[in-house]
Amino acid sequence: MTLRFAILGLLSITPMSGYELKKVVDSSVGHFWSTDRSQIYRTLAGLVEDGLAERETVVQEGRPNRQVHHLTARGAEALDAWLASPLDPEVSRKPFLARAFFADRLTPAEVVHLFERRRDEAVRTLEALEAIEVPTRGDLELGEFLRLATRDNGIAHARAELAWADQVLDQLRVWKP
Amino acid sequence: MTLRFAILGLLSITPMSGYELKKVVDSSVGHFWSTDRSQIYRTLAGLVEDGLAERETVVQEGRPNRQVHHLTARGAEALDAWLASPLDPEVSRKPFLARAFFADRLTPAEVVHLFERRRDEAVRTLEALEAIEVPTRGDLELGEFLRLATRDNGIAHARAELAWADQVLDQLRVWKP
DNA sequence: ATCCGCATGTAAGTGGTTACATGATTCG
DNA sequence: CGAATCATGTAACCACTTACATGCGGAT
Repeated sequence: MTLRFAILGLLSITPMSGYELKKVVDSSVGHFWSTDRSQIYRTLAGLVEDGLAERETVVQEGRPNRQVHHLTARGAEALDAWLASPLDPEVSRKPFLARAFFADRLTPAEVVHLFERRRDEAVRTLEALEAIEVPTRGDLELGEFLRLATRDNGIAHARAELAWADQVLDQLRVWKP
Repeated sequence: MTLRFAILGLLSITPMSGYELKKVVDSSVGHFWSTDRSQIYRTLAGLVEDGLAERETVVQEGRPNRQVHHLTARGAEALDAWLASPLDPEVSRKPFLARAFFADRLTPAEVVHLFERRRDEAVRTLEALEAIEVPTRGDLELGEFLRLATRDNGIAHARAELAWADQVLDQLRVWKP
């Protein structure tokens, strides 16, 4: 469901082809939503079928034609309705915690190694987010501010994860039962 | 994939029926993994088919018989192999951030309301996690410590989300472009 | 020569959700 | 008397992933 609206949102900024959408998704909303080409093509087909988007073939020479999609009035309405709709409680699944939960079956050294790998992943995530270019703060448009805020959210959670992993590791290293 | 191993993990502690598993999943790993009965029954059938678990019918009077499942030796091996296997990078989808990203299409008041709802959700999540009964710290077994740590992880992220929402709200309320 | 980028899609499978079906017992 | 609990499952659907298929043009 969300991908549908993420695509509507991106098309509301600029009309695009599926191929371009894939790249824009990766670079703009990539840190909180991922997808692949086949899903984008399918979703675009659904949007056209439901009258929320229209496609226009842009003929090109030497390379395949582009199917450029743009929002219809109904598409923009659907997007706005979604933005204002109730928030359904998010149940996020965390595969790592499932491992941690049963990790006492491993040797203590393996448990430490497990959390070290988690720590490393958190560091990489943090670095990737901090590497994103951002406009200078202060005097932003609302849209820019909100987009920056989604990045800040990722950073906040990556830092929380890192601090948690470090704390667990500290306690594990002094372990003696 | 993870549900399969979460069930193996729980069965490694006590043999159980699907019905009991549903309740145990909700109360033990519920804060980082959710599922429903039909999925549990399907997964159990798969585990039996693959020789990782065995079922035994426990006849009862006045109520339906229980299909109690217990791990096989191969099931325990599969569980341990999974625990030690490489961590595949987690790509978590965050529907709320998708909304926030396009929320400048709303009125400023609606944007504030959106983040207020998010804030409230974070508070509820935090309260639910803090309400979980925990053994007194210090002098824990490794397993208890790790289970406690998964709860701490949830608390850390709920606090991060709350702090983030508060910070965004502070900035939105002083907004004047 | 070989790979990468451009550009489109189909097919098959997995993991998860929702709805349906059944039927006895116990609690308010 | 109705609702909740015990206990099992099937069927259909949705979101997402992985693999496959095609073909031109430009860079290494």
